[in-house]
Amino acid sequence: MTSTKSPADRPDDSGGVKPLRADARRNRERIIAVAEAVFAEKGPSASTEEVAAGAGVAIGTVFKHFPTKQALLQAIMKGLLERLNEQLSALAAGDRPGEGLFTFVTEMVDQAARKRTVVTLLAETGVDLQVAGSLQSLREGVEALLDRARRAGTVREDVRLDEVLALLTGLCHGALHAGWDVDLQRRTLAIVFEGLRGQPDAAARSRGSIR
Amino acid sequence: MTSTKSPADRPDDSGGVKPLRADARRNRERIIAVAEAVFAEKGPSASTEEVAAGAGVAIGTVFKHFPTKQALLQAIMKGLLERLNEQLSALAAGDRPGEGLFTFVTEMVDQAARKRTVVTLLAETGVDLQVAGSLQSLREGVEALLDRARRAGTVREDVRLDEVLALLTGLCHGALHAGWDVDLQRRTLAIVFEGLRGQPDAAARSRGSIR
DNA sequence: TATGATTGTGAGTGGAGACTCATGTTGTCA
DNA sequence: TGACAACATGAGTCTCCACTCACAATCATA
Repeated sequence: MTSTKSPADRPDDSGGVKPLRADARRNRERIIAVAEAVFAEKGPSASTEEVAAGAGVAIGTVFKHFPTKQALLQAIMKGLLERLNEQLSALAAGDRPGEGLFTFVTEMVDQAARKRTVVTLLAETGVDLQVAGSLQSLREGVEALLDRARRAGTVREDVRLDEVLALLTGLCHGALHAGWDVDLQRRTLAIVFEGLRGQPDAAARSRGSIR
Repeated sequence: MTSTKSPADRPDDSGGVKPLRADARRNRERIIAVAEAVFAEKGPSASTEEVAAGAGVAIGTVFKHFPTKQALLQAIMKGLLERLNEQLSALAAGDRPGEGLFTFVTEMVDQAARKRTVVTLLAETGVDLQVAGSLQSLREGVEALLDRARRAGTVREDVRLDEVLALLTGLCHGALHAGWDVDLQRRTLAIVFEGLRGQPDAAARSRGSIR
């Protein structure tokens, strides 16, 4: 807790590190943008050289900005998670809160079917502290949507958060690996949503009906 | 169970190729067994050397039996698919046909959570002609179970085969990558099964006059 | 503009892993 | 039991890829 309070200690608002030179900043952004596209298409096994080539820089430049391939992947994850969190907030504040959860799941599965990154995000890449915070936010965002959905009666009251997250990850993985088309996505999700909704008369199905 | 008359007349019992020398047959079986365990634990990225070491043979021996790592993987897939198909037949012939589909899905998801091979089988490894036949059988087996389940009223009538297969792959992937424990598996599957069932008043209860 | 610090460059290094092949070993059958 | 084909061996080749570093280019500041 022994921290100085001098304003000179916080040179910037971007997180506590030195400001980048103009060209460096430009390259960094270019690399992230290209990497996002490349990894989205080919998955995390795509080579760093391909990213460098796409960004029009030498491979050394990529490693100057991101000391490790893993670091690059996590930078992308972070951006992706932030965007997802914004989406969640918007849905939570929307005018149809009961449907927000379904909308979000639908959207994520659709993205997963097209971008490997989304799925990677949820499982394959190691999660370190950089990403952990955003992931926690995502969890909380889904929880908020779930709460609203339960309160609105769109989702059964006994559905738990970890079940929803499990379904979300499973559906995303399935959509990606098996290459579901939009129609199949829609129909499959409809079944799952039906399960989440349960019958209109919620009281009847409280417990005991499993198996 | 078609028995041949002369042992000398059957050059092989494995599908139409040359008979193996005793030691070769022994090694081949050993390799498959070890590979199954290794790939189940570490996924298809485990090295061929590890398999060789586990089987107590040199790496050249592995490549003598399976010219390619891919070939080895597919040999395993084939065995796995055959076992799954047997399981399907048993369930289809069982005394609770309506529940057979649910039992099968539950079983597969449980295996997926413990063995990477099952999931690989469904997506990651390339499928060639060797495996394609068994995969088709699997598909048909699930279809048979689905038919029975629909007829028994355990599954809604408008549920299609590709939807069930999509759910199956998604759940398996999810269970593997996110490492669901048995409890979470059960609860998550319960939601999906609920979705497959639809409203209970629609069909089952062994009462007539279903709308 | 001059100067130094920051950044970019890309051939090079090291390691991992699939696959080969010349040589040694073993099962099988006459 | 001898002889040979079938089989096993494992060091070596080849390719790919993450990551490094000595040096060159470029930006920011006086």
